[in-house]
Amino acid sequence: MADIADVAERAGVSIATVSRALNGKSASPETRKKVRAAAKELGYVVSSSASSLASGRMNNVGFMVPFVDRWFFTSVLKGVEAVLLDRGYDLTLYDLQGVDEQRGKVFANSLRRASVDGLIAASIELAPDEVRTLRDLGKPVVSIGGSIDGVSTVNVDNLRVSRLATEHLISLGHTRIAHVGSGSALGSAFQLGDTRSEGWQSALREAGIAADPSLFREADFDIPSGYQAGKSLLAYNRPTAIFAASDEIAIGCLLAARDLGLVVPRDLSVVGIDDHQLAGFFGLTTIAQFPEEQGRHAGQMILAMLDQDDVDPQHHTTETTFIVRSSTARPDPAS
Amino acid sequence: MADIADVAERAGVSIATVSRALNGKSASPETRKKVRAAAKELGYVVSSSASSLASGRMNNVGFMVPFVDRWFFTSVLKGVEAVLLDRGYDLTLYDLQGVDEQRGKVFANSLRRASVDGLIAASIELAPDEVRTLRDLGKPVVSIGGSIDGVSTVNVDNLRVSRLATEHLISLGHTRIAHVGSGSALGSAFQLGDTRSEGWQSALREAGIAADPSLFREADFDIPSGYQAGKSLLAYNRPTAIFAASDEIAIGCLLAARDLGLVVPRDLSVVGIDDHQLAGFFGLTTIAQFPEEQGRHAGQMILAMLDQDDVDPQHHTTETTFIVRSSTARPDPAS
DNA sequence: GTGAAAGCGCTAACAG
DNA sequence: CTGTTAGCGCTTTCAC
Repeated sequence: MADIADVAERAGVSIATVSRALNGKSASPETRKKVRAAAKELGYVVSSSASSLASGRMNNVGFMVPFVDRWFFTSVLKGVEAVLLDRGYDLTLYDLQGVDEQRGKVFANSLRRASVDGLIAASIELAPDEVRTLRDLGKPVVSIGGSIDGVSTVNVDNLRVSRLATEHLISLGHTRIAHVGSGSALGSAFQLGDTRSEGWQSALREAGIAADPSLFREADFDIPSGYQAGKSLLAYNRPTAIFAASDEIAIGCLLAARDLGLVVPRDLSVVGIDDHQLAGFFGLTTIAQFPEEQGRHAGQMILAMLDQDDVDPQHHTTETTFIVRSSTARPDPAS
Repeated sequence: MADIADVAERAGVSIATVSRALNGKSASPETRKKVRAAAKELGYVVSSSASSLASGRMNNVGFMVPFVDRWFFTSVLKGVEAVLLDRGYDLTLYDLQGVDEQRGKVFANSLRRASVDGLIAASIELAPDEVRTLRDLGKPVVSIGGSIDGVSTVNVDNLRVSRLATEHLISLGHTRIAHVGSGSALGSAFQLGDTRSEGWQSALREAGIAADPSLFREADFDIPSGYQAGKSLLAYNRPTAIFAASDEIAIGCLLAARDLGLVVPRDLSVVGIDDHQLAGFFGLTTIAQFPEEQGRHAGQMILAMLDQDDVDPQHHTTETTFIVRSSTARPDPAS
C-alpha cells in the first residue's frame, strides 16, 4: 500500500502538503492537482486508523437499536444510512437483539473505545452515566423515539398519536376499546410503548369510559405477537375495537380476527400506528409516522453536531398523518 | 481520558506489560490482576485507532447488502451481528440502497481505507478487481447467496430449490405454471434471482412443458412488487399456479388473488421460497432457507479466516426444508 | 501556501 | 515474564 510519503515524493511536495491538499485545506489549486494525480496513480487511500489517531475523528457514527428485524427500526436505519453514506460516514450497527444487557457490553467494547464519533439510539433508554460518559468524550448523541435528559431527540408526539387513534374509535361510537402494546417488560429499557398506553387510557377517561384492564394485552412489536394477543383478546367477551401500538401488532390482530371468523370492520375495528408497507393491503386505518424520515433527520442532526461542536440539544417532532382505510367503522348495532 | 501510560504508572509496570496483560498475552497472573485493577480504577479503555494503527487489526467486519429493508437481508444481518458481537467485533453496515453505483463509493471510502478486517457481502456481485484489492489487502471476504471467484461462500442450492418448488406444482398436475422473480435488472449486479428462473425453466422442460414467457414476471423482492406482478399475471388468461422467487413476492400474489376474488388453492396454487415470518399466516407452501443461520455461518467463517490467515475458500451450503401448507393443491378440474 | 517536526496511543520485536 | 525501543501513517502546530 502506498502511503502518504510515496504520494509526497511523487508529487514533489511535502507530506504535510499532501495531507492538506487531500483534505481540502489551504493549498494552491495547482498543488492540489498535482497531489490528486499522484495519489490516483499510486492508488493511495488514507489509513483510517492513522488518520483517526492523529485527528481524533473516526468518520463513523454508531446506530443502536433493540432489534434490527422490525419494520420501524429497519426504516429508521435506512434513513440514517442514506444521510451518512452521502457524507462519507460509516455506520456501525449495534443490534442489542432484545437483550438490554448487551448495552453494557457495547459500551465497554466500542463506544468508549472511541471508535465512533457519535451515537444515534433508537428506542433505547441510555443510563445517565452512559450519557455522561459520551458527553465527557465529546461524542454527540441523538435519541429517536424516546427522550433522554440532555440529549437531542427526534420523535413523534406519541401521546397525541395514541389519543388520536383512540379518539377515532370513540368517535365512531365504540366503548369496548382494547389496547395491545408494550407493557413494562421491554418498555422500560427500550422506550417502546408505555406512552401509547397512556394515550389510550387518557382518551378513554376523558370520554367518560373506564379503561378496562382486561382489554389490555402486551405484545412484542411484531405480527406473530400481535396475532397471539388478538387471539386472546377476541376469544371471549370481546371488544368491538382494538387500538394497536403498531401496524405489525394490528395486522396480527386482523389475522387473528380472520381466523376466528370475524369480519372487519363489521365485527371489529382495528387501528394501528406506522403506515407499514402492508397496511394498505389489509385496509388498515393507521397513523403514519414516517420512520425513514425520522432516521434522515437524526442523521442530519448528528452531522450538524459533528461539524460545529457543542450545539445545544435539539428536539424535533416529526409530523404524522391519519390514514383512514377500511378496518374501522361504527360498531355493528346488531352485536 | 486515561491512557496506557497512566495505567502503567499506577500499576507500577511498563507500558508494554499493560498492553500484554490486557490483551491476554504472556503476563503473570499477579501482574495481570494489578493491571486490571489499575485500568478499572482509571476507567481506561484502549484507543481503537491507536491499537489498530499499531496492530493492523480493526476489530470490525463490513457487511454489504443491496437493501436493508428486506426480510432476507435483515435476517442474515441478525445472524451475522449475533456472532460478531459475541466475539467483540463491530459490524459496519454498507447499505447500497438498491443503487449498485454506491458500491464504488463504499470501496473508495471505506474498504480500501482499511477500516474493516473483512467483508461479508450478501447477494452482491463484487467486481474481480474489487476482490483482488481485498485479497491484496489481506482482507477475507465471504459471499452469501451468490458465488464469486476465489471467495468463500454460504449458499442454498438455488437451482435445486427452485426446481423442487416447480416440480411440486408439476406433480400436483399443474401445467400452466407462472414464475415471478428477478430478471436482469437487479439480478446482474445483485445476485438475486436468475438461478431461480433457471430452475423453473429446467423443471418444466424436463416435464415436457414449455416455459411460457408470458407467464414470467419480474418483481423486486417485496410484497408490493409481488402484488403488482400477481395482478398482471392473473388479470387475463391466467396460470393455475405460481412459483414465486420469495415469500414476499408470493404473499403479494396471494393478496392480488384475494383482491381479484380468486380462492387459493382452488383457483390458484402459490409456492414461495424463504419461510418468511408471515408465511404461516397465509398458509403459504414454501421452502425454508434459514437466512439467520446463513448469517451466523458466514460470521463464523470470517472469524475463522481472521484467526488463521490464508485459509482456502470454503463453501457451505445451507440445508432447506420443504414446508407444505395450504396454498398449493391439485388444479380445479372445473376450471 | 508550504515544509519541518512533534506527537496521536498503542503493539511488537528484541533483549534480558 | 517484563522493560526498552521502534515504529504504525497521518494531522497539526509552528515557522517561514
